[in-house]
Amino acid sequence: MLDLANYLPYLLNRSGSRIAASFTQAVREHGITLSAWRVLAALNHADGQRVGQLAEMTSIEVSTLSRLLDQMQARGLIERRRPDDDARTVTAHLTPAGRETTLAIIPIAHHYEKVALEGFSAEEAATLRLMLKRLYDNMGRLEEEETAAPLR
Amino acid sequence: MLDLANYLPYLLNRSGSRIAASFTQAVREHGITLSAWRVLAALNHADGQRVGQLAEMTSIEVSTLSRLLDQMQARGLIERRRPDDDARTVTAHLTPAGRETTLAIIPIAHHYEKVALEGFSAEEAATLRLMLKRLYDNMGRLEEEETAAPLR
DNA sequence: CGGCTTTATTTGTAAATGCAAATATATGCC
DNA sequence: GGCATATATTTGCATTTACAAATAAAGCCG
Repeated sequence: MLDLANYLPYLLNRSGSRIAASFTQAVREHGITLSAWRVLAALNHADGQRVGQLAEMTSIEVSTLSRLLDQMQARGLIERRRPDDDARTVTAHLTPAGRETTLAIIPIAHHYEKVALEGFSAEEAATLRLMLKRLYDNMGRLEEEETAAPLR
Repeated sequence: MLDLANYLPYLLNRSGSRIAASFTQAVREHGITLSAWRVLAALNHADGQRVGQLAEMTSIEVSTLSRLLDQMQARGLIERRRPDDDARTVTAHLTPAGRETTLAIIPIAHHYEKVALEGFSAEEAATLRLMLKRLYDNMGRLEEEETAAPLR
């Protein structure tokens, strides 16, 4: 039997979906989608990441990301560069406009995090963050095993 | 500034994405997508839910769900019924084949939950579940406010 | 009862997504 | 150096998704 009400992937998905939905609506008027925000946030954290790294950071599939970058580039939010040391790779960089948009959205981002954590003590919030990181690491180890042992 | 490495929506999304990705691959050979599994799990939890309820349960948008139900019905996993008491509504029900498929997948579901929680004590896991529920409730209250005060 | 508003689901349509194939460059080995 | 293999990104294409509009049935109130 499966106790759905306590099934972790279910709990994770539904809370993530609700935050995503509210945030998506909130940034809509800025003409930004949730995916685009993830890219902005990732580049704000570390500018000049390669497409593959960025895909990893944002949990966006590389081919989807490649096309999203096309749009963001067309809108002047980011630009692509081809590093000298490895011409296979492409790095993405925030433009001034991209940086400006990011800064405009950060307060909204903080707001939703605050709402999500309403009623949480600082310790509880810290515990939750740590647990989510552990969970992520656990699944990461699994992925490695799975790619190491190809499926047939 | 935004400290992405500790930004809750980011942590939530990335762990959810990893579980989703691994699980998706695992059930692929059963010819089931993650979304379809969510429907099966929701109906296994409570059969005969209306489309709207099911959308809420699965975090799948109603129109998307409507089409997903078409497919699942075509594949014989579920069937739709129109209740006597309210002919606007449609309820979804697992067929025997749907139930069978669900039972076949449940062990896989348990497996990934176990992997995700590796290294967690029972108390820690319980704490995490509770926190995710609180988070979900917090966002739910926000949604109510937002729909109560329509955005222009 | 008959119209008016609300609720529930489906359908139209454009955009986003994901897998697989194509392309381009780099690295290793003889 | 030249060829085979590996890595990084983009593109082709079919499917999924989401918003808005359409449809259908209730519920309400005169």
